[in-house]
Amino acid sequence: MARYGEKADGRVARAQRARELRRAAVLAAARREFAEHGYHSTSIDDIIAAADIARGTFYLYFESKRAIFDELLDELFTTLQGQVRRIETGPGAAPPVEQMDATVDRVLDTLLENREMAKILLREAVGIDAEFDVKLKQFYGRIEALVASAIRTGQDMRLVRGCDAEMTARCVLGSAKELVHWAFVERDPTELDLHHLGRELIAFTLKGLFTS
Amino acid sequence: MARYGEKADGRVARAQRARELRRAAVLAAARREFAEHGYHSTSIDDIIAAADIARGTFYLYFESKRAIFDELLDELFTTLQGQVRRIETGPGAAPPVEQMDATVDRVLDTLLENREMAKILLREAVGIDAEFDVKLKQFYGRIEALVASAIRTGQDMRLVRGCDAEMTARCVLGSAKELVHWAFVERDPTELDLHHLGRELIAFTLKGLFTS
Amino acid sequence: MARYGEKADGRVARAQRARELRRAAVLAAARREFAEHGYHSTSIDDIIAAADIARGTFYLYFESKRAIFDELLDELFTTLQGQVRRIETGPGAAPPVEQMDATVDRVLDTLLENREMAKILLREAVGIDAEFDVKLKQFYGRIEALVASAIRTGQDMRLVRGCDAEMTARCVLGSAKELVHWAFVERDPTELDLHHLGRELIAFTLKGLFTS
Amino acid sequence: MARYGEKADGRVARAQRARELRRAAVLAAARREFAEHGYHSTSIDDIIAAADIARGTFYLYFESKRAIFDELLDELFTTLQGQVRRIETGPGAAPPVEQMDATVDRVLDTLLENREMAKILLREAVGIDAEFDVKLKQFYGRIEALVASAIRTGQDMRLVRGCDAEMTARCVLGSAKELVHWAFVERDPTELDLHHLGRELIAFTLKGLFTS
DNA sequence: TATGAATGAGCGTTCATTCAT
DNA sequence: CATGAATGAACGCTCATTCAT
Repeated sequence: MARYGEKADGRVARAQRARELRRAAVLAAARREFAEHGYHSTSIDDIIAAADIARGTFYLYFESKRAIFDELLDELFTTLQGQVRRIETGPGAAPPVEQMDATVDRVLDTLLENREMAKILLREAVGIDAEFDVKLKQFYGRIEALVASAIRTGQDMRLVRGCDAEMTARCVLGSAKELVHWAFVERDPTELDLHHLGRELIAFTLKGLFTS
Repeated sequence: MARYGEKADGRVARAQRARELRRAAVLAAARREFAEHGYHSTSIDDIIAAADIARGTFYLYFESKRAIFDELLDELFTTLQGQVRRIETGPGAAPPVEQMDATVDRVLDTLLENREMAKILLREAVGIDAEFDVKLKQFYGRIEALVASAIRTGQDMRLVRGCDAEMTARCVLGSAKELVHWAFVERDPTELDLHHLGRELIAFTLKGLFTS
Repeated sequence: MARYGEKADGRVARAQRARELRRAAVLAAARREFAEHGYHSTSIDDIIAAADIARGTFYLYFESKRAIFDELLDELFTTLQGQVRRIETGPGAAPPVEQMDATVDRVLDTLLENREMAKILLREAVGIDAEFDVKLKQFYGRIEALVASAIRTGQDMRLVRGCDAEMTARCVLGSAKELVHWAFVERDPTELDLHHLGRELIAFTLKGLFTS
Repeated sequence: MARYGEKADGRVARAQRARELRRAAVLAAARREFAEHGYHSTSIDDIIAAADIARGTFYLYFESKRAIFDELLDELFTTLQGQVRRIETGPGAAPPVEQMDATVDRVLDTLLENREMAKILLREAVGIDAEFDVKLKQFYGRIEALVASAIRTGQDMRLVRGCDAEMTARCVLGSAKELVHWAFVERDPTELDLHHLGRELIAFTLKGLFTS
C-alpha cells in the first residue's frame, strides 16, 4: 500500500504548500515595496524587512532582485491580457461599443485589484535594463496590435475613420495609460469613480474632442 | 591701440570658446549615454569614456551626475516650452486647427532636433529622485493645464464636447506622448514622416476613431 | 525542559558573542592604525587590511570611519573620567596630596592600559572636524574646571598661592599632557616607571622648580 | 664697462626681487589659511584664492602643499629659537629670574607677532605625516633640552629642587604650551595682558601651586 | 614667468549576492 | 530549509599635482 510513500508524499506536499505560501508572501512584500519606491529605490533589504525573512532566504525563492521584479510584472501582464479580448463581430455578438465598455471596465477593475503593480507598470517606464525594456515593449506591443486590429475591423465595417491604424492604436493606448497613471499614481483610485473614468476614456477615444 | 589688451582679450576669448566647446562635448556625450542607457545605468565612467576625458575633468564642468542630467533636461524643457503656445481666439487670429497644426509640427521638429533628450524625457518616467519626479510632473502639468484650458475654451465656443476637461486633457497628452514614444524610441524618427504623424495625432485628438 | 529553545538560545548567544568578538577585533585594528598614523592618514583600507576583513564587513559593524573613531575616543573618555575624582576636603577624608597621588596613579595606569588610544588623544590635537574639536575641548575643559576648582578650594584653605586659578589650571593640565605625551608617544611607557613619573609631575605641580 | 651686463643684472635683480615679493605674498596667504583652518582642511584652492594666483603659479614657488607648510613652520621655529636664550650664569650676568622673565616676554611677543603660525604650531599636534612629526619632536626637543640644561644648572646652584630634569623640563614646556594655546587659540591674544600671563606662567613654573 | 585646464589615484560608502553554519 | 555575516565590485566624488600654451 506504499504507506511510507503516501506519508512521505503528504509531507512533501505539505512542505510544497508551505513553500508556496512563503514564496507568495515574499512576492507580496516585494510588490508593496516596488510600488511604493520604484525598482531602483527598493533594496533587497527593504524586501526582506517587509517580508520578515533573512537575506539568504530571499535567494532560496528568487534568483535575484531582477527576477522577482520580472515575476511580478509577468503576473500582471498575464492577468491583464486575460481581460483584454478581441472584439467579436460575428452574428449574435454584443454591439462593439458594449464590448469595449466591458473590456475597459474589466481592465480598470483588474488594475484596481492590482494597483500596486499597476503603479509599477506605469512608473517604471524603462531604464532598468535592456531586457526589461524589451519586455515592456512586447507587452504594450501586444495590446497595440489588438487595438490596431480592432481599428482595422472597424474600418472595414465603416465604423472607424480611415486613419493609420498603427499610429492611432498608439494614441488609444496612450490615452488609456495616461488616464490610468493620473488615476492610480497621482490620485487614489479607490476614491475615484472608475466607471465614469472608463466612459470618459471611451468617449474621447471614439469621438475625440469635437462636438459631433 | 591697446594691442596688448587686444591680444590678451583674444587669448581669453579663445580659451572661453574652447571651454564652451569642451563643455558642449561632454554634454553631448552624456546626452548620448543617458539616451541609450537611462539615468541609472549610465555611470560617470560611461560619460567620461564617451567624452574621452579624465574623471576630474568632468567635475570641472559639472557639479555632479545629477547636475548634468538636470541641465540636459532643462535645456529640452525650455526649448519645448517655447514651441507650445496658447491657442489664440481673438479676431484676426488664425483658425484654431491651423494653430494646433503649427504647434504640433513645431514640437515634433524640436523633438527631432533633440531626439536623444526626447528619448530621455519619454523613458525616465520617474524614480531618479523626488526632485526629478516633481520637475517632470510640473513639466507635464503645465502642458496638461494648457490643454485643459484650451478644452474649456473650446467648450465655451461649442466646438468641444461636454467632457471632463481634466481627464480629457490627460487623454490628449497621453496620445501625444505615446505616439512620440513610438516614433522616437521604438522607431527611427528620421525615417518617419513626422508631418503625417502630427496630422494623425490631431485627427485622433479632435475626431476620435469614429467616422463623423 | 525547552531543550529546543535552549539550543536555539545557545546558538543565538554564540553568534552574539562571535559578533562582539569580531567587532572588538575591528575596533582593536582601527585603534592600532589610528594610534600609528593618526585619523587622516588612516584609511578604511588600512583598517580592513589590519582587521583582515572585507570592505563591506566594516560597515556591518560601524557606520562610518568617523563613527569608529568616535567610539574609540568615547571609550577612553569614559574610562578616564571615571578615574579623575574631585578632591574630598570633608572631615575623615584622606589628605589632599594622597588623593592627588592616587588619582594620578590611577590615570597613568588607565592610560597605560589604553596606550594606543592615549596616543590618539594626545596626537589628534584638532582638525578632524568641528564636532571633534568641540568634543576634545569639552573633555579637557571638564578636567581644567576640576583643577581650577581644586585650586580655588586650596586657596580658600591657604594651601595654594594666590594665583589666577584659570591660567594656573591650564598650566597644571599642560604639564600633565606634555609629560604623558613624552612618556607615551616619544618613549615606550612600558619601559618607564610610571609611579615615579607621577611623583615628579605632582612635585612639579605643587612645588615648582625652586627648592623650598 | 659691461653696460649690457649691468643692465641685464639690474633686470635680473629686479625680477629676483619681484619673485621674492610674490613668494612672500603666497606664504602670507598660506599662513592665514593654515592658521584659520588647519593643514588638512586647507586646500591648494584656498591658498591660491587667498593669494590671487593661478594654480600652476603656486607650484612655481613651492614644491607641494607640504613644502609650503614646512617652510612656514621652519620660519617660526627659527624666529622662536632666536628668542629663547640659554640663561647666563657668569659674573656680571643678570639674575636668572630676570633672564627668564625677559625670555618669556620675548617669546610671547614673538608669538603675538606671528600669531597665525603660533596657532598652527599649537593646533597641528601631529598626524600630517611621519616627517612632520619628527620635525615637531625635534623643535620641542631642542627647547626641552635648553630647559633641562637650565634646570641642571639651577640644581648645581642649589636654586632648583632635586627633580628629574628631563621630566620636569617637559612639565615646564607643557605648562607654557597649554597656556599659550589657551591665550592664542581659545582667546584672542590681542585682548589679553601677555605680560601678566608670562608672570603667572613663571610663578607657576618656579613655585608651583603651594604657598611658599 | 604665469596660467588654468587636465589629470587620475585615491577616498568613503553602498548593496546585490554568496556561503558556512 | 533558513540564516545573516561576509563579500567585493562598483559607485560618485575630491584634490594635489602636471603640463601645454
